[in-house]
Amino acid sequence: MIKRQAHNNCPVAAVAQLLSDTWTMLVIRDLLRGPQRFGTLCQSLEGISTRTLTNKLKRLSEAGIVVKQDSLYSLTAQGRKFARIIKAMAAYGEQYL
Amino acid sequence: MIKRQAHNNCPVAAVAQLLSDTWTMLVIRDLLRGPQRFGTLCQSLEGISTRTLTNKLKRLSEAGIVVKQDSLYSLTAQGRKFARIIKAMAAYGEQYL
DNA sequence: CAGGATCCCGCGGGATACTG
DNA sequence: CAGTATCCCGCGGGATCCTG
Repeated sequence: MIKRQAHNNCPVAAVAQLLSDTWTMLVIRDLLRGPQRFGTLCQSLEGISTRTLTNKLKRLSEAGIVVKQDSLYSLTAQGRKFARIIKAMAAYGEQYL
Repeated sequence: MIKRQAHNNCPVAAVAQLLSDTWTMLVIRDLLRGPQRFGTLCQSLEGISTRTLTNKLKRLSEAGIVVKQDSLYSLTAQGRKFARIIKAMAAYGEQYL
């Protein structure tokens, strides 16, 4: 379970901390398409190593964002709420980057 | 100017790449309050080093998100569009973290 | 196919001291 | 006050090989 450590309970900081690496956000993006197997994710996330993917999925599971069932990873209800963030990012990226 | 390198033109990946570090998002969050001086930012971003803050501001300037004028950093019009992302993050963080 | 185990490298980033 | 310059450490993360 993620802790709000630094930055005194700022919710933005809490999310920032969760997303402050190269891959986490992209894993969520791909899981928004639906449940995925490890290997499928590994392909759609071109360039990620198995080691890293394992770590990200583990961390997201601990955060209550992802669940695994029968070799299939999906977003929890909570995780699906990430769609708003991803969409905002997509909109920004499309317009400016 | 940020490049869409890996992950074939995915706008989410582009933004993710911009935000994939500990501080960038928080710098933007603080600048959404209005123009700030270096020292002020350094305080509100508790724990950041001057070295790091310099780097983040430089990178955000190059990305067209921040401008400096008379020792005052502000968001560009483009940068202010980040508010949507930050708000989505804040909403998520408040609810789940 | 789904990962765990090792090895190793780069760089994000803190601490500290210094300059215009 | 607004940075710049060094030095240095940790860890994110790739490559490769191994296992159930």
